[in-house]
Amino acid sequence: MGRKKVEIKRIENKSSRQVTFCKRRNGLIEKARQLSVLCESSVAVLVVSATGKLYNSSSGDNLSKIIDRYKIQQADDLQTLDLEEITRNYLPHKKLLELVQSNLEEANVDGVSVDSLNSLEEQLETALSVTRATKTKLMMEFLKTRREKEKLLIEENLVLASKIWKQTFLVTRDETSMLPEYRFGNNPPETLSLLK
Amino acid sequence: MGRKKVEIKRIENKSSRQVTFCKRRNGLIEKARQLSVLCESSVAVLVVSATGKLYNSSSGDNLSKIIDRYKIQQADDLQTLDLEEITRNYLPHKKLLELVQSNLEEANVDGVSVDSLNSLEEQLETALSVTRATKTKLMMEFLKTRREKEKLLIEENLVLASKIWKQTFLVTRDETSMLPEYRFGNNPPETLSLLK
DNA sequence: AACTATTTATAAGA
DNA sequence: TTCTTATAAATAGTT
Repeated sequence: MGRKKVEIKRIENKSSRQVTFCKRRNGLIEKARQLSVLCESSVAVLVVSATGKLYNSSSGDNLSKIIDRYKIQQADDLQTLDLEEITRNYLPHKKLLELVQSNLEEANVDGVSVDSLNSLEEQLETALSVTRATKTKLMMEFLKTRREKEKLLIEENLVLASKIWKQTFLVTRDETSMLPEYRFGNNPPETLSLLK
Repeated sequence: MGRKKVEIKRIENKSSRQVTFCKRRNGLIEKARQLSVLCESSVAVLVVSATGKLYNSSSGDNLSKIIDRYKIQQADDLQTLDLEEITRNYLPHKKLLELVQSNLEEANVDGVSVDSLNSLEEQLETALSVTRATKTKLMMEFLKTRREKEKLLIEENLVLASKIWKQTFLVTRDETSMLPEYRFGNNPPETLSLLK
């Protein structure tokens, strides 16, 4: 929609690419706003330029809330994936139970020896052990992804904490006092003549 | 761009709102794709319908990466906010240091009593305590936001874990075996006749 | 889900 | 950058 039809491929000329980026970015954000208003929905747009600069807009709900909604879907997807994994693992499990069942029936029909019952008991214990281990493995795999995300958050947290640490540092010019105070429950005395 | 000009306000007719939602949502996502390709940028669009259903698209980088870029900005903004807070708190701090300084000079000029030095020492200790407490408070406030986010993640995690717990449960039909196995390092035996 | 009359977005030029 | 304008593209209402 302009003087000429443009192919949708990278604009080679740098300055016209910049101009188009600005125009279309604004256009996109306006379209997002309109969609949100016309259809009472929440719309978020995030644009990262080639130079890494971020432009974002949100209408309806705020951006954080919309991103949270996205995270919930991610979690749901994860759960679905895991259900599939469980289903795949269910077939061998079923076979295992059938085998145990047939062994038990055999045991009931015959006059059976104590030895064969001991053997069955042993096999059942091993089967239980495998069941438990598989279950644990499934859960661990499921939790791994989430844990990695948490880990990222915590690492981010630590980096940020260290930054503010350094800043506080420069303000107070007191290096050694930092560590012992990084905890709750250290309240200052109620009165202080110097602060009057 | 249609048979009639439409005002940008909520479409009252439910079915035409639904149709417009679908059309414009697709249009928006296509526009996002074009911007991404034309200007080699990354664009994410998140749309939450009135019924809470999420539609998302991303071009250039994947959505998670774009959201991470957003989080980095958020962190930077938080840090900027905190710097301002520190700057605000710096003025009284400066005054405090000046007062301490003048007290020290006074002490050097006079023949001074042990009592006045004791008093100064006490005041300095109190000042140090306040400095530490303020520092701690600042850090705690800064970390609070991040911690709340982590808490949400962890809660989500627990809910999901309990769901899969129940699912695993139904597959194995073994309620009591769950708890002792919820840990690492329990490997199954290498051989198991029943699995052959 | 298509069609098409119009409106809207925007490419190129100033 | 900003404005102008010819034209392409999107879409509102219709079938």
